Amino acid sequence: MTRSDETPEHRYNAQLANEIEQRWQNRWDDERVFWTPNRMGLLAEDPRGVAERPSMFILDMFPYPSGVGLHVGHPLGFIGTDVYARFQRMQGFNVLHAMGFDAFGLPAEQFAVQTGQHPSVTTEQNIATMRRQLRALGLAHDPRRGPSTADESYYRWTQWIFLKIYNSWYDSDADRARPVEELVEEFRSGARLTPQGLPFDDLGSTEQRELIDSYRLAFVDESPVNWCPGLGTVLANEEVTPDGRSERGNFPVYKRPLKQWMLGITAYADRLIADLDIVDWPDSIRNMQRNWIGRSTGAYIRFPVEGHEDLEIEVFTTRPDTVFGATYMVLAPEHPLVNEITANEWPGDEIFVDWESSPIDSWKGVFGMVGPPAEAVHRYREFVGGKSDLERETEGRDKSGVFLGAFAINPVNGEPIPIFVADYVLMGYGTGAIMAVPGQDERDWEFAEMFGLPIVRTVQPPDAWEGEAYLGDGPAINSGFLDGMNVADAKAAIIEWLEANDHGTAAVTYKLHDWLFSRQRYWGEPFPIVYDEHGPIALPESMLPVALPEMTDFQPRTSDDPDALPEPPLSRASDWVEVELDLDGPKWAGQGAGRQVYLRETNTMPQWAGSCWYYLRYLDPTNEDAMVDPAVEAAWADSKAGLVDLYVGGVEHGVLHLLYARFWHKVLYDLGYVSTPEPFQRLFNQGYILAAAYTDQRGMHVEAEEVEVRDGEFFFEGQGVTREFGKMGKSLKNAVAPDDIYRDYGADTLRLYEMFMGPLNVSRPWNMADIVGVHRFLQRLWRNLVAEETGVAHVSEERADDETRRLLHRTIAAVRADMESLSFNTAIARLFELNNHLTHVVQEQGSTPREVAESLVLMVAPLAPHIAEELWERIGHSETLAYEDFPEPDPELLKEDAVEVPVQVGGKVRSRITVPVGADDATHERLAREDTRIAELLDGATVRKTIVVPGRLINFVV
RNA sequence: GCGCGAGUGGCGGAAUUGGCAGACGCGCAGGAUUCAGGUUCCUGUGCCCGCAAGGGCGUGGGGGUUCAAGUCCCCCCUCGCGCACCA
Repeated sequence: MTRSDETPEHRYNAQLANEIEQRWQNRWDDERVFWTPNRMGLLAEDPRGVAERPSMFILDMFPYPSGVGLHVGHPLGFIGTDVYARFQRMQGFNVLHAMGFDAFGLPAEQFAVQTGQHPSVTTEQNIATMRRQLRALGLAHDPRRGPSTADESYYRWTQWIFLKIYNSWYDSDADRARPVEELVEEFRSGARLTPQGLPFDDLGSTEQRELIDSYRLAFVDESPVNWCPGLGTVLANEEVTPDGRSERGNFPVYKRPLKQWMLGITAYADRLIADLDIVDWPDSIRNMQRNWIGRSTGAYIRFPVEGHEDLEIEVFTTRPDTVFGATYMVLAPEHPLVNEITANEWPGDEIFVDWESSPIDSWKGVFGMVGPPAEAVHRYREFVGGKSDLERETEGRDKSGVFLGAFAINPVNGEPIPIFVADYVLMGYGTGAIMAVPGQDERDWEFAEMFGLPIVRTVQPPDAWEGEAYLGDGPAINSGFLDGMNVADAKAAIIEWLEANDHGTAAVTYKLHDWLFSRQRYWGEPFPIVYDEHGPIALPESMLPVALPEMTDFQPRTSDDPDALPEPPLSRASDWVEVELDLDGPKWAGQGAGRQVYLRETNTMPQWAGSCWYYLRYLDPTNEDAMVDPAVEAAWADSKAGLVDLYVGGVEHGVLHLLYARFWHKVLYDLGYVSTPEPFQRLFNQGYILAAAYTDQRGMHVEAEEVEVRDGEFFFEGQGVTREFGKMGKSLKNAVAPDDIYRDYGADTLRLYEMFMGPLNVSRPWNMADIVGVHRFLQRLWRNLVAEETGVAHVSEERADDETRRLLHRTIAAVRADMESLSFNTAIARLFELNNHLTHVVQEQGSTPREVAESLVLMVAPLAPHIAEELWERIGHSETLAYEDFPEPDPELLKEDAVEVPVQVGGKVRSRITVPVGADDATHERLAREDTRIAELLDGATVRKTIVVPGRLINFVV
């Protein structure tokens, strides 16, 4: 006898689940159930009449089309948004939910290189595979709205947005971006003066071009960039790890001055910080963004260099009030002034006798660097440049540096102060030079101690404060006219003095730098830019798209040699690079030169370009005349601060993608193409699915699937291995394929399990053994509504008993609240309780009352939509339940007549009594005292106090 | 070092404003069905003492506020994440 002979024919098992799931997925497609109508424009067809409902835009961070397929960790967020979207649709919203693909970029290109196929081929294949895998989950997406960023019909609009950015400048008076035409107009009218003081039209066309180009929000700049020969491309700061390697591939990254495209994101720094207050985002992400932008306020101060009439060192400080305590200066090793300032020979000691500090000879000796200053500097630079990452970590923050033999003059008191180079000052922040104030700065204190430099406190520390810098507030001391002022007043006073005496100015600096926007890769958006002998020229919109040329040799030239130079693959497409055009337009834009040969830009845009605006294209994906119809955008935006109602994705995009997308959105907002100042109103970070991973004695990961457990020990091929938990994936060899789960349980079980494991924003370990729990729930749900022997529904038209109805309506109220707050795990627990109760009802009555059956099915529908649709049909409905109203609780049935209340004596629960709802304190106390057990305990005791919380608790304090 | 988050049964996890700690699921134990195993169903299950009634202990550790603390305050420990010489 085999199992299947004994199992009832219509039991809900994997086989039946698979049948049901395929049938409903097909039906949803055939009937276009999840085609979301726009209120106007191209996608306005609205057979269900839902376009005028309130709108809700629910968005996932779209995936890149990976070649290895999905594992069960990937769709966690996708399932979460699908449950939420289905719930909101049933609450009467017109819900937009779709899924596109982030198809350009390194992962796709590297996959193509590995497989030896063209990325356009592999990308298309991978997208098809992923669409198939995602479809099997039953996600209710509008299939028309999922573009791939590598489609020509998509990236022509990425190029279009680039042109809009290129053709804009930031008007800091109006605090917004404006078209460059308006800038030209200001120059022409004289409202704005040209730097040369001449009328704009008297300038030569090259001068006009250079002037306007210097204002643009997209510009070519030669500056130190992150050059990664191992990838053959330059990278944005955000793509480089703190230890100087590429985030992708972990290759070393070198700073090299190279001509590259930059986007002027720093112009938006203050708005990017300020508008974090108008969105509903996790604090952690908002802090990460604030940190990354790194705004500090303070002042620039200029220090004259002794013996160089023409030279000044400019520093940035957040504590200008401490300038009287600046006893030395430090330049970053790469600072351009180092060579000019370094003295020819070491000075004598005599000028330092007043300071009673260590003699100059000892400074020279700290790092054993003898010989003339220039040699010491040279050797120090070698020492710093040769530090490996490992050394940097093990050495930690030990200070090092050398004296330049030169002195600056402290502008507030005329004191000569020695100048050092040291690697604790970074070229990339502020001006790359500092005034060192050891009395008020820990790092400077440490350096001063090491070199025996004088320490002057300029803020009075608290009593008994000794041996370290004091960073707190207090009255200024040793600071001339500032003495007695607190820090804030002293700052204001010294800035005023510095500005009046031309020694400095108030200033704000940022850690954020402009965004390096070009890559030397093939698989990306070409720039809509050509060059003549003077520089870049934007192509007119009519020439879009600039199609990526077909190339067989698309591979980047990578190298181990740090001195190798970047070589964009597109530069090898010579037929494409050279192009004859007649560009119509103004001379100041480089246009209007007649028909001639130009050279195309051969860099491509970074991966982030396509993902900066994809959510906008979801709104109007087939529009060929506009990125998005403004009326359509406004309808979905619906006067919120952020367009997207809910955006779900991983924390790893907390800075990069989310910052870049906000920046582009703000430019588009300034130029009037979108109606909200922010793209994403509510952001939610989903956790990860973790899984056991195993390492062998060599520390290598082994296939988790093949590990055996014996007596709590783990073995792989007979060898002992150790277990740890980590993010599920290829690298830890602990991935679980969704197909295996479909095969054994079905997609509804997988969905339900992933939602039941824990709160959506928390990472949780995958445990195969737990899955049966949710599968049993679906099985019981099925059995409660359908006879397993016949497959026929057993639903009665009789009214449910009072207890069942009360439970039903309590469940409805709780599930609604949980769904709203994305607490799917507790919503599911509530449904379990109701279903368990129903099991008893069915056992007694042989059927389920319809009112309970229908409500339960509708509540299950967002979570396990296939089985819900099937049950909905079997209990007598012909239409999909996707647009049915989510059940509403009856307030009358939420009320209880009486509640059980714990009675405490001395804070310990000793009994429970039943109290009518709404009873007063006295009644509570009387009923409690009537309880035999309580009466016993209170007999002979003195009740010092009685606490009554009506309906909650009674406590006799003895 | 700084910032953010977390620490609750054997496991995943529940617990509006401080008000019955451990919902729900897994696992485990006992029972029904079964020749048997598996499936399905029922009952029990924080730990300790006790036949039981009952009692004691219990939310990383220590202290405090309170009639009452997982929740609030102070100190400490561990783990995860982010930033990291940012002037």
